[in-house]
Amino acid sequence: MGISDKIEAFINELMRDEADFAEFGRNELADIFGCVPSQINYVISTRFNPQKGYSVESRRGGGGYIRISRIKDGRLTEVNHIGDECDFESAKSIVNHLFDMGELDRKSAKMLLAVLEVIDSDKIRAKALKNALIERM
Amino acid sequence: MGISDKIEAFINELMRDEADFAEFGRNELADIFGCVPSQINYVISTRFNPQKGYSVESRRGGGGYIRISRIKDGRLTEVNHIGDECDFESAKSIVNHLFDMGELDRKSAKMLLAVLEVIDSDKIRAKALKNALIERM
DNA sequence: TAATCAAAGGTCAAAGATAGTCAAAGTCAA
DNA sequence: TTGACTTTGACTATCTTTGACCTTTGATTA
Repeated sequence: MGISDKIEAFINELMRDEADFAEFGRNELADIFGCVPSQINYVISTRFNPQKGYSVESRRGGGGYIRISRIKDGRLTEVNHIGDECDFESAKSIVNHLFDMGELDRKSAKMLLAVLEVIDSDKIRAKALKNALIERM
Repeated sequence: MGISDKIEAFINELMRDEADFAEFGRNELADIFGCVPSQINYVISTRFNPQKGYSVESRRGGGGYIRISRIKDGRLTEVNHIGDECDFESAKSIVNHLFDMGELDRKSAKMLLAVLEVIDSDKIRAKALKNALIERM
């Protein structure tokens, strides 16, 4: 098992302890595993990316940190249902559903719909919606 | 959590106690947190600036003080500045600005950008952005 | 009253502390 | 041997902490 795998496991461990999110210092973690700090970025970008259902926030400077959290399930499921094309009506029902599930607040939902409405290509709309829902909200 | 974050939290606490404003002496606060006085200025300028919706008054000399209060502003002229076409970079700076002004929360801003990013026409993007901003209230 | 002094707060830039990026080098299985 | 995946490290970007020096204000003194 490579070191990246160990780091991945460690983060997953943290994640379990703290209920769906993990927070740590990049250098701190690198120290624990005796690797260069940028390896942490490698692990994050290959194992905890949005495509895999994670979102990442971070801050530099004193007291800096990296926080990884799991994107809620409902949201992911919805996203997977969006095909390569998506007309406005479908988009509407997806957004509405997410709103009903409490995944989106009223303002966000309205805003999202307002944008999706003017997009004139089903392909772009599908891409836009996916991006909005995945690429961290 | 860095010391600036703690100071920020402390001020927010005061703010809550005293209903939307906080007043204190700079040195006094610096003493409480064992930091140099100018760090208080740092916290104020990064966390309680006008863009984030706060106004700050102060006075020097004996009996000096710093008073931070929440401002209830929010006039939005941005929408009018969006022309018929809008490339992604421009959209980005508009959205970022709105975020800084506290007109959009972080999630909404991110979501909006995620959508605007995949739109491949500057015209549609302009329309989309306007629509979103008008619709958002 | 004018000059002076002490007590605040303000500015700014350097130093310190983190995290991010990117590409080269290494590893390993097919 | 090749190609995908990993490991490294030099360089960059961003945020925080600190301190020296500056300005304003109110009180005291000459």
